[in-house]
Amino acid sequence: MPELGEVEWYRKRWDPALGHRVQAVFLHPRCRIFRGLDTEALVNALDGATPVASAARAKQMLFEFRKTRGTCWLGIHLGMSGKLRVVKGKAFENYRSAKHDHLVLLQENQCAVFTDTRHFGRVLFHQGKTPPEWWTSLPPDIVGDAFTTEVVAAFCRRRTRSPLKAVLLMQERFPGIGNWMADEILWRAGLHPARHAGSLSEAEMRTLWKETRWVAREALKRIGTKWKRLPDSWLFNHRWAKGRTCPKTGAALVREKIGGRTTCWSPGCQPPPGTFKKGPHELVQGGRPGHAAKKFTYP
DNA sequence: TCCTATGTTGTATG
DNA sequence: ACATACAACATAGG
Repeated sequence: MPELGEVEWYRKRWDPALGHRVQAVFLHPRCRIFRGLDTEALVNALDGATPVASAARAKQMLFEFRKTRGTCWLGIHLGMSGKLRVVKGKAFENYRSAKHDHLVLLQENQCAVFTDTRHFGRVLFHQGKTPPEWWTSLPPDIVGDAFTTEVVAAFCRRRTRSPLKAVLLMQERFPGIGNWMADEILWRAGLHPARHAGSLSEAEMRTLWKETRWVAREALKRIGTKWKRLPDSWLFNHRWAKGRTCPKTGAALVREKIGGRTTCWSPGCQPPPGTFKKGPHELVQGGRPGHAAKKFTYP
């Protein structure tokens, strides 16, 4: 589930672990989530250390650990099915490692657990006084000042032949955006996910930027802080539903693979490439506005 | 049994 | 070289 807001929410789930010394570390060293890292060094560094701070950016989390002898940094990416939780109770006596609990930090009266059924998640690790390069080199946050409409426009001009859906999923420019957020953004922007980035007008690029920023901010607010159910006015609550209909038009939503991912879009709101919007539910194919050719209406 | 899944990456292709 | 497409990864659930 984890995209921008969910990652922030999962980060906070480890808050109860902050300030408490790690008494032991348990992990599944052969699990794919540890690919490319020295799990023995990880255990040695975390054992006896205290998590003192955490942060989330994009889909990445960072936990800072302190020991009398030095600082280390634990990075966690949740992949597709990763979750963090703290299990209260008398340490390991009350806690039996579940099948996919791949990293367990044992503390005095609780365990901090990273679980991931599909193993697409990833653990990163770094020792040193300053945060690691993989953290500091993350692209500018969507909700920050550096994410301007010019940044989005420049990127669209670069990825001219990529469908918008694929463009929004490019983490190098849209850090933290995932499948549902991309669909939500395009739906709100009134842009068809198969439109090529290079086909956007200045106004459309600005709209794309605006809606990207809005959805990211709202997701952080509504999911990152409390994980409240999103309003039914969002596409989110309808996109997987059976007999799904657009909350704006009431018309049936379309699901198809675009940009390599299952995509949900609304025919009445998002004119396909080569069409333009005429009325609320009516699209005209071909040509430019004013040069209408064939006319058809979606269900 | 077959299909799906809120992600990333390595490799093939244009 | 550069951009884009897609299979592969591993598991569970409908």
